Parts: sequence; structure tokens; C-alpha cells
Amino acid sequence: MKSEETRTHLNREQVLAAATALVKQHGPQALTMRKLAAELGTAVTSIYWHVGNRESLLDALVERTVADLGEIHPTGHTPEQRVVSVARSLRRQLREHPHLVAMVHERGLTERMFLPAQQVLVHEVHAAGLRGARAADAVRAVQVHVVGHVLVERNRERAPVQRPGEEELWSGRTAEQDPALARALARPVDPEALFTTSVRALVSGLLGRGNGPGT
Amino acid sequence: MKSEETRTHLNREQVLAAATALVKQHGPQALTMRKLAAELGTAVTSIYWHVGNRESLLDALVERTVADLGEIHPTGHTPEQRVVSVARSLRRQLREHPHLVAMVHERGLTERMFLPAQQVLVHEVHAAGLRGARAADAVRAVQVHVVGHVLVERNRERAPVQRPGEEELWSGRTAEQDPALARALARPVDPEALFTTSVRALVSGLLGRGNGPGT
DNA sequence: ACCTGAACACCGTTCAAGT
DNA sequence: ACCTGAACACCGTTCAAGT
Repeated sequence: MKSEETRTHLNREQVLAAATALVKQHGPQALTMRKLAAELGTAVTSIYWHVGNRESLLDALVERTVADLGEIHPTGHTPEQRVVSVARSLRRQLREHPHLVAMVHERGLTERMFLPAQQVLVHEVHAAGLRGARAADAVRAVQVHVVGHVLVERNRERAPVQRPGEEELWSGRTAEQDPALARALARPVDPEALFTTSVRALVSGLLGRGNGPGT
Repeated sequence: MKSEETRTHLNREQVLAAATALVKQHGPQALTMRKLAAELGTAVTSIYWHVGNRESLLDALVERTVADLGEIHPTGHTPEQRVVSVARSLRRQLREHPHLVAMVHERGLTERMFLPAQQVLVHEVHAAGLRGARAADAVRAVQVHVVGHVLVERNRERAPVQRPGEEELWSGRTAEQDPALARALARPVDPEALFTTSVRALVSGLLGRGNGPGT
């Protein structure tokens, strides 16, 4: 729609696009104002006119990425299955945008990552029979669990392989009684499986019986 | 024990102590090699001789702080109560060292925060009757849940109060059906209560019946 | 309204030179 | 063995000056 020849002036849109590209390639710490200017072929100071400063540039990128995340559609027959499916979808979406997670953490905006699944979760939790504050707690518990899990996962991934001393721990009493446990803990973690296990347990605990309103 | 007059030479110990003090006061991002040198009254380059570089300095601080965390003693009568108590102790310990959390995340060493509670959790989960890979999964699920929760909490705390647009979400269908839910979600989160709720649900789901070995 | 270069106040790190 | 200053290659941001 917009002829390429008319780009006489730099544009907020162009700045955001170039910034997005930089972040996509090398993560948010590679997004420096000077590299960005070089990429755009302008003076560093021009960028400041369009986006204020680095902080608000990152904010804009976060907002944009969150808006692009796409909807979440629950699957499954029971409410429990459907909430679990929402959790897994949210995790998958966040993992598909690893730079979002990094940016959000650098900027302290974790809340933003809660949004995509929120309405759906409210609906499903309501369908499961939870009401009022109890329902709100359940929604938040699932959200924090998913986002927290993704943060830990991402962190583990960029850590060097080193986990020295872990094995020594399993030479203790308990491990001798249960060598299978010792071996299982020595093996590397399968994050996908661990997530499924924990989220199933959490949701079952949140929605299951024995959790009726405190009478 | 060590006379103060004999400090002719700078010391790795002194560097670590000064670095710890700096981090304690203003967080890890305030720990710059130059400020550290100024604090110690030496040239910046001397520090490099003792600790290599900033990265390994942070690693050393992390290691030291983790070692100082102190033991965790479960309380309660049922295995479920005891695992929950371990989770809450671990969370409290991590929250008492907010800079550890920040440093660990900056350095990608989240694993380190798993250690303090690990043996205790293994023991309690074993006492609850879980064995082998199933027990290992339970231990890890609790660890990730706690650490993830603390990461999200810390993030929320350093974020500005802004959560714009949240309220609009609750004007939807579901909220109209359940005004108490809408109000609950509009209220600020009580992290302590939310943690307790979620960890109880998780542990109950992990240890509860209906989770017997897949027959 | 938008762009520019110069300048300020910072960084981490290396290295040759000192004792 | 330990310390030093100078230097390199970076940062984000401000500001006066241009068109």
C-alpha cells in the first residue's frame, strides 16, 4: 500500500519493526540503540524522537508481541481436561516466543503473559462449578504455575549443562532404599512431561472434590 | 583474628565481601567493576586478578548465598502437610534473599535454588509412599512450582502498579454471571495466600489417591 | 516536525609496565 | 605474586543546532 520511495522520514513503525528483527535474532540484550540506528541508517538520536528511550521501546515490543499471541481454544470433555489443555496451550505459546519471555522478565511485566489465557480460564473454572473468590484463586494459581514453569524452563535452557554435585545427593539413605528414584533424579529433566504431570496434579487439586466451600 | 593493619594486599575474600555488600544494597545490576574498585580503594584491574571477571564474580556470590540458605525442617503430621511446609519454607528462604533470586536469574542458574529443599523433599515424598520415577517427578514438580512462583512474585513486585485493561476483561459474560468473581479478580493479589492455595492443590494432586501406578 | 553530531557519563576487559 | 594507568570498544541519553 505504501510506496517504498516515499520513506523520506523515519517512522515509529519502522523503528519497532527493526527492533523486533534485532530481538528475534539475538535476544533483547542485543537490542542497543546504536545497533538499531545502524540498522536503520540514521543517527542514534533520531530513534529517541520516535520512541522516547530504550525502556519504552521494549515496552512497545512487549505489548505488540502479547497482542500477536493468538487465541486459546480449550479441548477435552471434562472441565479438568479443558483447563489442563488451556495451560498447555499457554505454555506452548509462550515457548514459541522465547524473546517475549526474556523481554518481559527484563522489564518486569510478567503480568502481561497472564492475559492470553485469562478469559478462557475464567470460563472453564466457572464451568467446573467454582464461584467467586475461589474461582479467581484457581484462575490465578494456574496462570502463575504456567508462567513460573516457563520462566524456570527458559532459565534452565540458557544455563550451561553443569549441575555438579547433584549426584552426590542421591547417595543418601533414601536413595539407597530406592535406586529407581536415585536414577530418575540423575537423569535430565523432560520439561514437557514434568509440566503435564504438575499441571494435572494442580488442576485436579484445584477443581477436585474435598475443596468445597469451607463449611 | 586477622589484624587490620596487615591488609597490605587485596584479597579474594575482601572482593567477595564488598561485592556482597553492593548487591545487598542496590541489587546485582548495581554491582559494577568500577564501583567495586572504588569501594575497595584499588584500581579496577586489580579485581580482575582476584576474581577473573564479572561473570565469575557473580557465580561465586550465588554459590556463597545458596550455601548460606540454611536447612529446612518439615512440620506437620501427614506427608501432605509436611511437603506443603517444606514448600512454604523454601519460598520464605528465597524471598529472604531477593538478590539471590535476581542474580540467579541474571546468570541462568535457577537450578541452584532447587538444592536447599531437595533432600528433604525426597524423604517426605518417599514417606508418602511414592517410589521411583513417580517420586522424582513429584519432587521436581514441587521445586519448579515454588521457584517459578517466587520468580513471578519478584517480577510482579518490581513492576509498576499499572495493570491497565484488566478490569475490562471482567465485564464479559462470565463476570456478569458471577460478580463476586469479577470483584475478586479486580482486587490485588495476596501472594502468600495464592501460594498456599496453589501448593496445597498441587501437593494434594501429586500425593493423593487416584495417582496410583498406571495399571 | 524531524534529523544531526558532539558531548557526557558511564560500562567491561585487555595489556604492557611496574614493584 | 600482585598492582597500576592507559587504552579499546562499547553503552544510553541529552542538548544545542540545523532544515
